[in-house]
Parts: sequence; C-alpha cells; structure tokens
Amino acid sequence: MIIKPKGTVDITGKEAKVWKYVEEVIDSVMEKYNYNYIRTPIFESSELFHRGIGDSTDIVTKETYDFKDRGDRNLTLRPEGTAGVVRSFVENKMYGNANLPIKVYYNGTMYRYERPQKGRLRELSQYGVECLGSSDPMMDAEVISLSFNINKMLGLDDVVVHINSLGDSDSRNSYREALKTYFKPYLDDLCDDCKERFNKNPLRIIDCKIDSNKSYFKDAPKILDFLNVESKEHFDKVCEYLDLLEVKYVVDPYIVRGLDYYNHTVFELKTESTNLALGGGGRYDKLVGNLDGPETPCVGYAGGIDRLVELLMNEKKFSNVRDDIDAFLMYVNEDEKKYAIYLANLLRMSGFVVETEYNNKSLKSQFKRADYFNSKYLIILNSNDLNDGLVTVKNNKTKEEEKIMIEYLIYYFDEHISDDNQDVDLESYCHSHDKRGDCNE
RNA sequence: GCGGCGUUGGUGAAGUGGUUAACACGCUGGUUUGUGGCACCAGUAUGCAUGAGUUCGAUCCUCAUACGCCGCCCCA
Repeated sequence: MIIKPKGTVDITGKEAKVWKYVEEVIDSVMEKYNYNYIRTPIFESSELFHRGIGDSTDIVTKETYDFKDRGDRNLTLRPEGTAGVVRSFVENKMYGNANLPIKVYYNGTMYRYERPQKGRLRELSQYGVECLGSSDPMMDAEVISLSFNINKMLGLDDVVVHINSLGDSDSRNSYREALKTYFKPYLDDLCDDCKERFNKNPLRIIDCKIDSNKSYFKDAPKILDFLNVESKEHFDKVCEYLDLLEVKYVVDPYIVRGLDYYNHTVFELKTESTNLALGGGGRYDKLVGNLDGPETPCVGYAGGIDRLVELLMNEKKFSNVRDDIDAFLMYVNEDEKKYAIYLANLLRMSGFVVETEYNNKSLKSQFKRADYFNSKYLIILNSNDLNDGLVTVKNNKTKEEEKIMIEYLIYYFDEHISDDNQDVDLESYCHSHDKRGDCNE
C-alpha cells in the first residue's frame, strides 16, 4: 500500500467542508478590504528564499525542500508566502504603479522540512496579505485589524493580538547591545541554548522557556524603551488606530522576529484562553530592497489554515457548513431507475441538492443511505404511480408523505425548501458594531 | 538535526511466547420478496505497521525501517 509522505494530510469529509468554508470567509473579507488575490509559483529559485530570508539561518540550511530540476536549476518549494509576492512585485515592476500601496492576498500550500508534530506539517496551508508601498501606521493597523476580523468572522472570539515594535535598525542595534550588556554577568547561569543565543540571536533570550522565570529576567531591558522618536511615534499611532478599529490587543515586548528585514511593528494572533498561535506578521521595509527592488515599505500577515480548521472543528463552530441534502431519489426496478436519473438531473439543474442510489441496493438500504446524508425529503418512485404521472414525496422530518404530479415536483421543492445556502454575512456583523459615533475619542 | 513514547479489522479498542485474537460500533444479509431508523439472528482480522533475528513455536522478546504523537532546536 502506498501511503502519503511524512508530514502531509488528507483533508476529507466534514473537515473538507469546513476547510472550504474558511476559505470562503477569507475571500469574502479580503474582497471587502479590496485586497486582490495573487497566485505565485509553489517553487521558486532557491536564491529567492536564501537571499530573502537570510542565508545563515536554520530555516534555509535545514528546513526547506531544495531540489535540482532536469535542467540543473536550483529550486525550492516555498516555505512561506511573502518572498514570492515580493519577487512578483519587483519582477513585474509593480512599484511603478501610481496607485501604491499594492494590496494583495494569497492562500496556498507551503513546504517546510521539519519533524512533524500536531499543528506542524511538512505541507501546510497558509493565507496571508501583503501591502507594498505605504509606510503609514494606518497600513499596519489595517493589516492587523483585517487579520483579527477574519478570525472574528469565523466565529473565533477568543482571539487577542500581541503587538510589539522592533523599531528601526538603529533602535534595534542599540537594544541588542543593551541586552548583551545586561545578560553578560549572568552568562554562566543561562541555559546552554541561551549561551548560544547570546552570540547568535540575543533577542531570543528573553522568551526562553527555561530561563525566563529567573529573577533577573524581570529587569531585562525592553525594546520599547529603546525606540527612537520616529519609531515610538509610529508605534503609538498604530496603537491609536487599533483602538479606533476596536481590535483586542496587548503590547507584548517578548514578540521578536528572527529575521533582519523586519522593522517597526510585529504582531501575533493568539487564542486568549489556550494561547495557540493563529498567525503573525509585521512590517518589512527592507525586503524589497534586498530583492533588487527599490526601497519599498511593506507590511504583511500570514495565518495557518490547518489550525483554523482544527479549532473550528473542535469548537463545532461551523453552523454555516451545510451537512444535509434536499432530496434522495429511491427506486427499485429499471423503469423507476430511469425516472430517478431523469428527475435527479432536473432537480439538480433547478438548484437542489439531490442524491440517489447507484448500486441497485434494497429499498431498506436506500432509506439508510438517505438518512446518512440527512436528506430533507425522500422521493420514492413506484412504477404504478409513475404510470399515472405521480411520485411519492416524504418529508423525512415529519414523516408525512404525499403523492404529487411529476410536473409539479420542481414547484413543490421551490415551495418547501427555503434557500438557506447563505453567503458569508458581513452585514450583520457590521450592524452590531455600528459605533461610528465613538470615533472622535 | 536530537531525545521520549507509540502502531492490533472499516472504526474505538481488549489481549496472550503455544489450537477458534475478546467486546463494542459500523457494515452486509435475513426475520420483513417495495416504506427505513427499533428488535432479534447470522456474517464480517489465516492476521496484530514493514523487514530481519532469537525460539520447537513470535502479535507478544531483540534489532532495523516506515509512519504517528510529545518535547528540544528552530519557527519564515
């Protein structure tokens, strides 16, 4: 038996329906914010990720899927979405567009060569947004509130945004030095990992799981105290706008991003009660320049879809996902079967969700099958009745059944089945939050 | 990349170095030859992740491999 590769999953059944629902919500919200859908290749030149992310990090050295194609080209399966979008921005010279910022969103699979655990796959799905061409804190705030609102629209109201600022590179360098100065006397007391971090990535020391509850950690310097005037202003503005947008957030000085191209705002979305990471993002004003484009201020977000689906399944929050059908057509002999084929098609083309029997099973098992699909109505075909132009329609809830004319079938269903294939309803959300009068605070 | 634990039908699972691998759900058929969900009866793993080894004999012990889960590193 052939089995799926390590760290991959099959999404089927109910889970697949929830998955589709999540994507519909994402599409719908993105549309309202006027973000354009973008598709970039799943594999790119290895150099894109090596240069974009930074050649020395673990990420590149051991966690990407690298391969050579038959033309001896070095390719890499994308480990994240941003680099491809930025490459496209530069390659297609979108920076020449007078209408900056460019606002795009994506949704697709990413590949990371990691040891799989729960919520940690080798093939994972992410959606994300990128805004290229605005340095205004308003842009940061919009991206944060957009990501927050998608989760809210999905029914996750346990979400809180953790936000921090890394400042510009000056602020960050002075902070890094301050951290090293502060921890130097304690170096012998730190765990082995932190001793390594001290040289490689001092910012990571402050969120170490082993050391962080040691007494001297409380007084370690905080990055927010090292922001220069411009950086501080930017951060304050972002927070001010977030208040206006009614985003639930906390300032969290322990959020750091490993990569050098991040600056100013960084943020993560987490569930408040269980502290599960839903996604994260931030401002990356250096990346376009690193990838041979003109210096372009950008901000983005990426969130995991696997995790969202898992949460919704666990919390049974998929009331919008349909799990029933309108009618099941039952038959026994060949003449009836022909009617079943004909009527199934007719009903389906009239907009109803219809199932029937394909293995010539007994009537008894057809009833079971109809229940399995939660069929609202059962249409029982009987040769004698068909000769008189009649079919039996049984309401599977009330168990009432009646014989109706075949010609009347469509009208019968039009009358009895309410159109509850509801679209994602942004309007009701907006009305319940109609507090525009409060915006002057 | 490092460490720990796990893997038994379609599913949840019990179990033992020695004949027929429990129990439950599901599924199939029947009681009931065209109106179901209930009930009762019957059927449903020659096999216990894969490969090798130890043994008279292995699902059980040993080793390796694959996959899963948990932790570390890392987290784009």
